[in-house]
Amino acid sequence: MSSLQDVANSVGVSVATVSRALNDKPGVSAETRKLVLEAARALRYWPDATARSLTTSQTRTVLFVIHRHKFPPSEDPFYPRIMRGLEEILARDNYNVMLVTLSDEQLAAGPEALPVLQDGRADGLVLAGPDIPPGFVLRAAASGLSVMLVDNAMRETQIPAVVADNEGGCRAATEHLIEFHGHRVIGLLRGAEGWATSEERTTGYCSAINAAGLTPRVVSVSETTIDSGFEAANRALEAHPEMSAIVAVNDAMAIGAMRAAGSRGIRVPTDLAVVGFDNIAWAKFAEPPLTTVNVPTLEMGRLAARLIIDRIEGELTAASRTILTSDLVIRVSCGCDETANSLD
Amino acid sequence: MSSLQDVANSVGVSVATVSRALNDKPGVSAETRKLVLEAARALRYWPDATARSLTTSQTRTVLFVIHRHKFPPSEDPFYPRIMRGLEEILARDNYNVMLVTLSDEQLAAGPEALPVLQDGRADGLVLAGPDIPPGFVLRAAASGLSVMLVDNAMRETQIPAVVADNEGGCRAATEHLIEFHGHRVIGLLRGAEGWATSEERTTGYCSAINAAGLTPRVVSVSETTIDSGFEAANRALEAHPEMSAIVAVNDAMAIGAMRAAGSRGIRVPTDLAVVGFDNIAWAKFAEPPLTTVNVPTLEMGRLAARLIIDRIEGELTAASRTILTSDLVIRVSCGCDETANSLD
DNA sequence: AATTTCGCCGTAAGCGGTTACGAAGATATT
DNA sequence: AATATCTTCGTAACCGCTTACGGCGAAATT
Repeated sequence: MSSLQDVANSVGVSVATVSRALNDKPGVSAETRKLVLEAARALRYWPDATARSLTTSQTRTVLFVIHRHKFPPSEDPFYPRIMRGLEEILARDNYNVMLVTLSDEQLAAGPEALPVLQDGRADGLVLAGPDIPPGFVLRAAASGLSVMLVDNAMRETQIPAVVADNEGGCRAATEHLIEFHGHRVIGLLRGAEGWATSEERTTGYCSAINAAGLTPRVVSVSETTIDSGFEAANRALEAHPEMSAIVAVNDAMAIGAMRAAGSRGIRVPTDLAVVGFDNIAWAKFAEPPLTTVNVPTLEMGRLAARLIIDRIEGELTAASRTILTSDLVIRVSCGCDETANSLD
Repeated sequence: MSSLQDVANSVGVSVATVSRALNDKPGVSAETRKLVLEAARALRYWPDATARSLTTSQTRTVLFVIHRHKFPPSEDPFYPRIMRGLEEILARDNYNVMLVTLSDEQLAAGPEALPVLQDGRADGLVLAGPDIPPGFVLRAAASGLSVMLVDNAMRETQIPAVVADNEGGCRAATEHLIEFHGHRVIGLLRGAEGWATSEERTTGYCSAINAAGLTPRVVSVSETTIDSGFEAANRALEAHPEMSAIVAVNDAMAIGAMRAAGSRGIRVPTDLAVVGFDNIAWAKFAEPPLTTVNVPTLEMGRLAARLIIDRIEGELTAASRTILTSDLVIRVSCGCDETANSLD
């Protein structure tokens, strides 16, 4: 409503003085500073973000960019949680976050075709999820904006990223099955090749299996849904009837695997242990509650926020890849002695 | 990168002409318009959003405002889906959406204390969820921004809103139990008084019960979680052992009710029918799959987008309350003859 | 007492657009 | 042929803020 000019008039000084006083810049006496502060408060003055941006050429907003189909309609609030963590920390430093969801065509066309990435609306970009094409990332980074990757490795590049420890998490889960429960034939249900997350989790599984001197039993499917988990588990159990445990690269597939076991009269966890990955919200409500690897989504968002702020403000220029540890959440489905009807 | 001036220099005309040409304003010949367009494309010119906002005093961004604890950490992507629908439509019209999550204290303090609502960063506000205090809404609307409510009725005011048909949905669910399945003793598990959504759903339940000449059996609890559904169902089943069906005001409570039934040796749906509300993502993965009332979250967001654009652009000034129909999603838990192991 | 120093503050330019106004040339009117 | 009208375009003001620069009076220095 009221502008710098109004405050200046009210106090009887120039706009320059008011600006200095409000921004704690030197060159204004303690007395006039007090008067300005009072007048600003009395007039309910708020500096106009647009005008300020125009002169300072920084907008204090960052874009949260994600594939359109990966935002909620993926049935799970994985990315929304990341965004929430992001917003939480950004807000502390008076930054704002915009949601930008992109279609396949837009991702293919690249950042140059997107007004919102070109019109100076933002200081930085947080690119979330493995669906962002490498070319998109590179060209976005070349455009002058600060960029950060979340849940997207791009190992070969210099773009800073924060990811979950997919390899370590899956290794830990597999080791738990081997060392704590003594399983010897453990299957892995994995997704399509080329999906980095799936690759990394597979690596973790294999490293645990090999370290124990066991044989990897891997079934690949093109998707990672409940249905494909159902199918993959059926294939695995038919090929290796002696299989006593299954690791799935995500919770949806793990739930599908448990359904498959049920339909074959195989009891979980008595006859078959199952562990998933992601700790999606309804993993703990599954029948039986699913042992899984937790991915600290909120923390990923928070960390990304800190890192991109540092980059925007030029305090951090070195590239970095931050790996957050993913820890095992032990529930009934892997054979631990909790009751299937527990409520937590 | 390049500015209006650069394009003007390149063509040999003034910035005014370039601006006119680019914005399809009259007063520029077809020939120069073509030259300008070519130069702009060659120079990769994009109008600076900040500078444009400063003169036009419209930012083409709307704020999606929500209680911090209601964004994903509520275990379910209800609001993220609304936001996604919102973004989808806004993006079509070159609007952007910012996420603003607010703490209890911020909601209590009101919009005046929030820089992001005061510094001219946005043209409009979409206030989502029933946790926004009426005073906050009113003062926000008085501040000159266009505001829209989503999933928040505020019947008594003139603020436009889009909500789900809570009453009709719950009435339909109850009627289904009465008319299709012939239940005569039907309990309702509801949340705390004062929560409008819960009230409306209760009203729908009562109207169906009364129309059929039955007696309402209502149990209130302060929260609407799985745990409180567990507790409420136990109370209901103890008070009325002859109860053959339960309606819960949301899916979490319905799942809790099914757990309670299980723990008392009551089989669902054979001995007890259960229906929920919201159609949260894992309702269909519950044991047994839960009959529930679907809330069209994506559509709510899309509609809110259309309406707030119209208001921002002054094409729509009348207040309105849009009620989206919530339709019944019939699954096993209410006694229909589908197999508990179906995968869809 | 004249000069330097310094703190405080105003003037004005500039950020990158939009747009009212007026000028000039081309075309139409009488 | 002189005037009126229209089209096309440039000049300049403005949006609200930040900041380099310079001015001025008071305090410090000689």
